[in-house]
Amino acid sequence: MPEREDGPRSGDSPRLVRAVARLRSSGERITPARYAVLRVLDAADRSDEHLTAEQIGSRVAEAEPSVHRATVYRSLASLVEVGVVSHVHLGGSAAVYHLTDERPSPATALGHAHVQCSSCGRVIDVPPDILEPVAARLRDELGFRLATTHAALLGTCRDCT
Amino acid sequence: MPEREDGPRSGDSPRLVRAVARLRSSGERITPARYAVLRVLDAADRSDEHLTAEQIGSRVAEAEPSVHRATVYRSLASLVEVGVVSHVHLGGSAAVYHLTDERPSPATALGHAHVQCSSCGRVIDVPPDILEPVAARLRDELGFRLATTHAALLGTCRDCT
DNA sequence: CTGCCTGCAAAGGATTTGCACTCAT
DNA sequence: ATGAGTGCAAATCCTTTGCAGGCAG
Repeated sequence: MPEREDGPRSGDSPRLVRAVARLRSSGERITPARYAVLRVLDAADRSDEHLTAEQIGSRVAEAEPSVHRATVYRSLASLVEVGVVSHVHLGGSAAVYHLTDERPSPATALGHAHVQCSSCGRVIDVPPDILEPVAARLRDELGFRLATTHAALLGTCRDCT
Repeated sequence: MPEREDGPRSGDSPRLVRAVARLRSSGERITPARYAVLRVLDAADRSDEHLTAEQIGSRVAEAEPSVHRATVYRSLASLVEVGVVSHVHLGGSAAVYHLTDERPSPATALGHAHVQCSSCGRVIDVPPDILEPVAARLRDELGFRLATTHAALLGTCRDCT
């Protein structure tokens, strides 16, 4: 017998459960739409996918057909604001979303960075510390605090060279 | 007596003249629209401005009112393709354009990089070598060739801290 | 209950495209 | 003359918003 799809499920990953808890403790409401969005993002993370709002919308629609596209955008906005979800602006085209990295070590405070191949469009995760030297210089020379997570660097990936 | 606005002018900067020459030698045609776009970009560069396509369009309209918005986009696309103009994708919002940096020393091959304040929107130019360590790591570890010029890094500028 | 969230539809900004025409070469 | 470039309008893509009703708390 299948489980209901609009509430907690036994298959929910610890990370998902934590995300929901964090959302709740931020005073945000747990709705079927938001649950579905989080579940989609959690599943995507396991396969290292980076989904656009539209892709998230269509996957959400599989589980919760009644959820409107606009609601997905609004849900994502709320989730981002709370910090449960991060979004990355890709060059020119749509933004992609994923669950915010949780820090095993609370030392460095940032999630992973992204690079995108302008040829094939693929998004590649890179360790956050790769931008550390850049962040340091910007801080020292310009007083600029770099958000290493927020934008994708563009270039050409190995396969497209 | 004013000079005509649809052809070379005595006030045209050497850099503009070179850009036009390069455009011509690429087999592209020199039209009033393209001339006007280049002139706007040249003027903007002198004041360290980064213009969006729309801003370029309205400035072009002052000199050449008959030039259509769509033509500005198409002109910019051609200019970018030829390499005379570079465009930078800013976080989420519109792309900005500027004349491609010319290299005094042909050693390093890249123009300047950009960072943008997500609070006030300001775009700051930074020396291209700031991304060199990042480019090196991406190349070595992923075979990814970084286009240091193409995307803006996001963060918070000193004034908005 | 109360108001945060939602569904719907419609607007919005940025950019692109189909088509016929025009002008740089 | 000939096709690269253009003007125009309409389409596209991604996202946001106004409003009335609905469900989480």
